[in-house]
Amino acid sequence: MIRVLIVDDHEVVRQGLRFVLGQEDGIEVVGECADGAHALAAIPALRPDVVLLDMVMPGMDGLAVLRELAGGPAVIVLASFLDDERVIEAVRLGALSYLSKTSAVDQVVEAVRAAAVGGSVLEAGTAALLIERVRQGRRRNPMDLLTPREREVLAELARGRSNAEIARSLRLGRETVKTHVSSILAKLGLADRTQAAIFGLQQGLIRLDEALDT
Amino acid sequence: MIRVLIVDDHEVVRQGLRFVLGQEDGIEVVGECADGAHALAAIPALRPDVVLLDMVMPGMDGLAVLRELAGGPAVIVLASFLDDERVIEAVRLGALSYLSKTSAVDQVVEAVRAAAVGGSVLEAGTAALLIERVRQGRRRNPMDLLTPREREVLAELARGRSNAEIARSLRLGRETVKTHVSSILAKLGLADRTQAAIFGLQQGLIRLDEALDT
DNA sequence: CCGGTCCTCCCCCTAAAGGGGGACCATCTC
DNA sequence: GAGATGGTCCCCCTTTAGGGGGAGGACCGG
Repeated sequence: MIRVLIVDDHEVVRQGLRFVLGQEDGIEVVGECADGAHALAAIPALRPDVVLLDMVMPGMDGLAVLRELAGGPAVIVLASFLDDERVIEAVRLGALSYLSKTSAVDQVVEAVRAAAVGGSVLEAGTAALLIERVRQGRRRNPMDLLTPREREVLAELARGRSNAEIARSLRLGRETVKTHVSSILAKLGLADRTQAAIFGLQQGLIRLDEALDT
Repeated sequence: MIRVLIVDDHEVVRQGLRFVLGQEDGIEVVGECADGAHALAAIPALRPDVVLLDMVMPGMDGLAVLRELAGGPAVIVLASFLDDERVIEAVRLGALSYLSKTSAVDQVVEAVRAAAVGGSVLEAGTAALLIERVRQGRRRNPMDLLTPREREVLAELARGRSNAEIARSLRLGRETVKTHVSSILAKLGLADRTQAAIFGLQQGLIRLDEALDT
């Protein structure tokens, strides 16, 4: 029996997956969770072989869970759409398959069976994306150029904050913030903080709808 | 029997809804469609009493379908998240209920039964949003405060352009651009051009993925 | 015709932002 | 132990942004 855990904040989706997988021989849904934190807490007890993991969830999102799960059960990532950066990142973090929610149910079942033995199933779109990346070789994504601290500052920029506000928020001198901002602009080849903010939003450091808050 | 049509591009979601509704007495799922165009084509033949309609779909989206459906079957809108503007618009276009996909399945069933007799079911979050709107009366959305020219400038800001670039792009003196930027900030209550850029992106003046281009 | 709004441009002024250095101190690596 | 990297902060300097005025012309509706 392949033990499967479903992690998704949409109850309808959970029901759908449970229904579909429940009809398959050799697959048993051992639990479902509505968010990442609960999933991490439940995994030791449930001992799933395969985790079906939604990327976008309130609180702890899929990538964060994936990071914690390193070396644990096989993970299949579910997402509503093909988010270029996240696909790469998810695969890099050890996800075996990346399915969009528009996938046929057959593909979900197939992915689960494959994941149980360490295999991958990729849709055409996802595969094309990965191949593109590999073909471009180490054309690393620009974010890799930034240090962790710089990424934090960039996220603050993406919220629309000034240097002084960032300094307060990160407990820094404003000169330090200026230093970080300058190197961010230099490394990314951007002209000013506004472009940096847009870039940060494009990279998903901050969701567009949560920028400008507070 | 309440005849229900499911319209959603995610097969897993369709399966989930079909499964859940299929277990209910007096409810019959008469069909499912993966996009809006197919739904409109299928409705005359299927004669559903209630349409469960996803908001975000490739091609024709939920709002467009809703517009065409005016006066037809009762419509319940499904969305992955609470999109303030769309909730209002959907309700304005005649949607009876607006459910987020995180809703409990009970609520979906309840909404279907209510819709069949012309009733509404609103989640707490959605209800609060609508009440807020009504309470504020005609509290127009902030964009209405801007003149057409100012909206053009705001769009340029959202692309990440400097005053000098905007001046060239719109054939203006850079002093004029400064004037416009200043009144944009004043009218919208924003601190600087970066916040204005983010606001413009949030308002959809420019798609996030086309900002920074060129 | 007159008040209003919009668009355009100008001046002065202050406060940010950004570039270019340099410096100190950790940590990690070779 | 020398070197590299990352984080923190400081200086000086120029450019940009943004606030606060003013002002002329176009256009519109009373």
